[in-house]
Amino acid sequence: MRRILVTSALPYANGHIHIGHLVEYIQTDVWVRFQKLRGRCCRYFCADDTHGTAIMIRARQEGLGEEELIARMRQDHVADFTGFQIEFDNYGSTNSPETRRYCGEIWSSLRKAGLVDERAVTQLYDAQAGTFLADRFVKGTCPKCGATGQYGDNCDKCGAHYNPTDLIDPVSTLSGTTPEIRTADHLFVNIEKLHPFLEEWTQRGGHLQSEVANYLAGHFLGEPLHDWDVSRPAPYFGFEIPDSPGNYWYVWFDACIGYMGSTQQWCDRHGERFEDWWRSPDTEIHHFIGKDITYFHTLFWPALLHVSGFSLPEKVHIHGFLTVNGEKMSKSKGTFIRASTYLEHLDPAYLRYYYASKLASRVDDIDLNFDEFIAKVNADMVGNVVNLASRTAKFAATTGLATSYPDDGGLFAQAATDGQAIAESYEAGDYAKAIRLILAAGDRANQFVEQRAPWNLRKDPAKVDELRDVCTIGLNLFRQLAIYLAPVLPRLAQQTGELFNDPILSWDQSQKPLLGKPVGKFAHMMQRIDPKRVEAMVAASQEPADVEPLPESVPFDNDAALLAEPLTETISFDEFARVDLRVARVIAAEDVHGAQKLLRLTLSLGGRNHLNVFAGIKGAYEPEELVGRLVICAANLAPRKMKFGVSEGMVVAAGGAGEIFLLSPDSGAKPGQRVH
RNA sequence: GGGCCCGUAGCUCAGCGGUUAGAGCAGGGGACUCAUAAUCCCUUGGUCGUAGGUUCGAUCCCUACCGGGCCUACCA
Repeated sequence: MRRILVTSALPYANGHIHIGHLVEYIQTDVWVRFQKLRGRCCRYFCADDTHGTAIMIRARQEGLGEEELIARMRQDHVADFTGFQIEFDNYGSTNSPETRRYCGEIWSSLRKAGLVDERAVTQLYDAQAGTFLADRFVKGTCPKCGATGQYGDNCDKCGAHYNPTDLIDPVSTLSGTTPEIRTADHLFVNIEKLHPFLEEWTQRGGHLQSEVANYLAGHFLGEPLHDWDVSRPAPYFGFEIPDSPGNYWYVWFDACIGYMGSTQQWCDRHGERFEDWWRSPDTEIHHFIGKDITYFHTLFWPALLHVSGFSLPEKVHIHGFLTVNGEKMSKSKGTFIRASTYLEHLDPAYLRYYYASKLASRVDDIDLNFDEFIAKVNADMVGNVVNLASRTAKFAATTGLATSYPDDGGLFAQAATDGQAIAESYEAGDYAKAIRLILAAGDRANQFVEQRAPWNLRKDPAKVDELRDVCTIGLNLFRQLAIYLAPVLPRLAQQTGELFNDPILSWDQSQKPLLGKPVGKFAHMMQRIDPKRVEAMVAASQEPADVEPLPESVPFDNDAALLAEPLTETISFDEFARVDLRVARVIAAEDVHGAQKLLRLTLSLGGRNHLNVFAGIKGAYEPEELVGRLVICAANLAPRKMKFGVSEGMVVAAGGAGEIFLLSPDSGAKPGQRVH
């Protein structure tokens, strides 16, 4: 009996599930449901990834214990998955005795194999927070280019890489204090010793998509693999390493092992043997992951499994990222949509279908374009597939299905044959192709109904048999589609089962027509998407419930000024470029007698190029304090004749009545330079 | 700097060493009225990123370039 063990990457307990995560869980769930529908012995395991510094910090911020934090987040995660009809056989946690047990087992294998080295690592340490600082918790000045506010590993500005200990003026983002440099012993896995094995495993046997294999060959395997630092000194939320007190396994060490912990929990509940799933040649292991964690799942994880004598993955299925309307998800644009927010507004079937229609077995990113999302679901699912039942079920309610299958010109047989290609596409992860084939069958079925026009047949009592036959065909063709779509749309399959009082449990049901059954009362199986619901969902996402606390060094500003004077309409770059802003030096300033708000300024653009400008800044600035300073002026304004003379430009300032702040360039700017 | 992937109709994508390169959506015209303004028929639309090369023949293979995306473990 072929057994299949499937996993999705473990979501981190530091955040909520969003529509980007769902690409993976939907992709995996479809595959698992497909396997189960085909009669395979397939089990789907996942868990929360709960360890690490980020969890410690967050727990501290929220005034919770780590255990409490992860317990809460787990509840939310499970609720989100349930809402999207993602059906795990077990959903565990890395913070479980089962996971700890397998960490220990694998660890001792690594020790026995002589792959563990120990050496000192120097890191920044936050004495106030009492913790070593990961790169992203340190900010400072780039040692190469002097840019400020850079993280501990590399510089945004010049791209330099460095150690956090090289940062100039480092500051801990946890406490705002200056970290000290401390040294601690870390444990390393000498993965280079497994280089030949990894070369072989990644490049042969079809375990990886070809582009991934190429990527690894070109990127990591062409030279010695670096040791993997798998320990963190206390305090750390995780498992203490049994033979190295005071040190904890790094979160990425136990993350993948969480797959095993979850499996063990399921085994315990069902009286199964763990060995049958992780140490048996009869079991295929399939991991579904995002491309961001390729490294861990295609090099370290196989290495750990190999050393410990566990089965290696048959295949690691790697997908790309989600973009929304062609861009990265954005909180300010409302496209960073949480699973729970989606569920408040829309049917999960829409997203399951849309993702399925986009997914192929490639690492490409997929885009959720809302216009396309609405059009696709409405046209394909409601207009094509569900419509088939909608337009025939009513006529068949009195007659039921015929007792022998009528001549349909080979439509049912063709769709039954197509089932092979559809199944192969699902199996290969090319859901987009499966969907194309299914929709093509739906098109043929709609054409058939159109030609035989049951709405005309029912007008003639003599044609009641023909009417029943046409509906029998139409409904059976629909049912085939529902079976093929069952992995993607479990609820549609269930509703279809109820319509005919014959539950859909197996792929094989698509190969034989259903006959002689009564047809239940038809109820809409899927509502069209109202674009307003999508808008509402985006609007609801625009105010992020997940407010990221800003580092203490950056003050929080309220939006009073923006509200007082809202943004004006968008302009093109060309329109902006028409305004010629220049650096200018104030070389003379005087009060304008008789004017309430005006000062008269003489601006120099360098050389003998002077502008005479009347500026409405009287009261905010004394004339004498302006002389000599640099300002920004709009230099190509048409001269304007005023009561007191001609003004040849404007000085740029922020604020309004009562508060005026002139803009000035940073030191070094020269009069006459254009502001771009 | 290096690597991987991609560039086919307005949009999303199939395809592929060999007749005249396809589908869905969008656009245009018509039909129907059973169905959730669904469905059906007809139709507009592409120098298959550019330039070379291999070949009897290239959208497909090779090379370079251009454009886009992603990755880059103290960089190779």
